[in-house]
Amino acid sequence: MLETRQLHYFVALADTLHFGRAAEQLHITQPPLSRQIAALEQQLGVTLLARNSRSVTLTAAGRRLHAEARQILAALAQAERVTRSTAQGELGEVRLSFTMAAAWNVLPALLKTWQHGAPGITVTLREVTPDVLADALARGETDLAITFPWKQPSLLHYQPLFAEPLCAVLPAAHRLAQHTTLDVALLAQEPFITFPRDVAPALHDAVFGCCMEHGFAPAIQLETRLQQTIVNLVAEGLGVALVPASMRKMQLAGAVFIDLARSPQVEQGLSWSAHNDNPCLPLLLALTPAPS
Amino acid sequence: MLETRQLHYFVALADTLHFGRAAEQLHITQPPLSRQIAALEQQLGVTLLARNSRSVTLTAAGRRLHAEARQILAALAQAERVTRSTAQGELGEVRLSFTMAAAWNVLPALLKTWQHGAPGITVTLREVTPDVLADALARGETDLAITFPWKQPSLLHYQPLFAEPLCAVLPAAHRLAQHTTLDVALLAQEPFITFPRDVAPALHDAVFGCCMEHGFAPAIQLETRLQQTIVNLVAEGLGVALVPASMRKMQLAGAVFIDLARSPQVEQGLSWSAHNDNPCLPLLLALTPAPS
DNA sequence: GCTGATTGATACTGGATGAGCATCGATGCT
DNA sequence: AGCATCGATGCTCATCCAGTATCAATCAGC
Repeated sequence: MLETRQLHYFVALADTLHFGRAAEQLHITQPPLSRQIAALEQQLGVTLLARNSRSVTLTAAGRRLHAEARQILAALAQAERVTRSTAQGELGEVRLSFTMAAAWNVLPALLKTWQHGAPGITVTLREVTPDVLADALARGETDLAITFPWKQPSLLHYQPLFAEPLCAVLPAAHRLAQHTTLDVALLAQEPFITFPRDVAPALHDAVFGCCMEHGFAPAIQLETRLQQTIVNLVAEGLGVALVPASMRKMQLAGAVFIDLARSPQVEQGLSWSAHNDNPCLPLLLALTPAPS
Repeated sequence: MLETRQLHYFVALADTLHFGRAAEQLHITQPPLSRQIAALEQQLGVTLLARNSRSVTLTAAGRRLHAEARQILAALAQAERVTRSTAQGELGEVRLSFTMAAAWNVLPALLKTWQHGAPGITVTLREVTPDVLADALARGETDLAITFPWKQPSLLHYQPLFAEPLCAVLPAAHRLAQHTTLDVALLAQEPFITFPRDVAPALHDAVFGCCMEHGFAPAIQLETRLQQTIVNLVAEGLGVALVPASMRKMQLAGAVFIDLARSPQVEQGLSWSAHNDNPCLPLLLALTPAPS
């Protein structure tokens, strides 16, 4: 098999067509160059250079090998660069999972920041339902996820991204739908639409904590996993809900979003597995701005 | 710079993910493989494999290098093949020069034969006037030319391709134009259109020899270099001419081609320079059929 | 819980490889 | 004829690489 050294030597010689100068350029003396070229020719069984004892010329085969060898040397240098870049996380792929709710909000800005700060990283997006995020991270099926903070310690790391208040969603025909600001206490008797706590404990606790602070425990009429579905059910008149403020962007006929007079902030952030060794993660996390 | 050996070893290891089996596959023992991989990692400053003391896994950088290395090894093997092929003439380029007259005749069949017998050779065609053929060959501006045989010995080699008789060209209005076969002697008093002898001595001698055998020396009215021009001038009524029979294919209104009762054969063939070291030449010449 | 097997890493040694030095042979120029 | 240039060759020495023997760590099974 052709050796890198042989290609180097041959390319230098083919470039200069002069054994002495090529050797000098390679920081070796002339005899080893002569010998390496001779060995290369013998190995290939091909005369690469016509030595006229006063001038050196490439044969047809020599010209062909010259072109091939230059490409291979360039590919070698590139392989080295690319491998180093990959190890440093500047080059690679990151799989980001998120629920559709997050797409309304911080995702576009986040992707722009990453694209600008780490152009070599390809981000693969995957929309999922919130219940599978933790498993996907733990099993290595995804590298990053946009989630609420984790309530119980685990092997999942978390870095805050942004925080937003809750807002109320009411059916358009609801008696409170005309308010511009709402006191949560007014919803004490309303049927609530929520979601199972294990889907997003932090958000669930924020919603219930908000109600408790206003002196009531919400009457849960329906439970579903997706915030979008909650809003849809509200629009159908099946109840009311407290959802993250960014859900406003849904613009759904039949549902009205109303600011709360006093609301807790609900935080979301990036989660990743402690076992994930994707070298792009530190770079992306460092690029990610802290919550405002 | 990355060494071929390192790439080989690394690819085998990345394929098997097992030092022992990879070493066996490489026909070496395990310790040198461990060392080479360690050296590669140190040289790159990158961890390519995660050794879990019970399993070996590629890191992100390792996967990247694996892909790059496989491509490079394939390119190395290809470079070797291609260089050998080029040296043996199976791969390469040949420049073929010819006068337009030859294109009427043997060129298509010749190119088909070559294409079939040596598909790796690219033939570059160049149409020229006959006077520059010898110089172009001698100066290495072209590799092959379709020419008449050379009258004087030179550094140009020659291999016959085909032979054909002469035929007469007369203006359509000429008194002899209705003949289907012509005795050259009948043209003794006609004004002849020919070409300078140095353009194609063999053809010139054939034309003049033909006349002399029939007892006359042609009266040269006009001289021009191209056979096509000769036929054009005949069509204009400026004289008569003897041209290679394949010129019939010109199909020019105003000119009539008539077989000769008794004609010499004029031969054409492939010429090339003795100094031309294009390794494709022997192959193409061997493929070229002898004249029928 | 201990023993044996497996797996990768390390110390050491011998053979191969490659670079430098000196020199030769051939060619071209003065 | 003499000198300079250029690539090839003989020789020596340092380096590199593969093989042998061995170790440390881990896992399986009794």
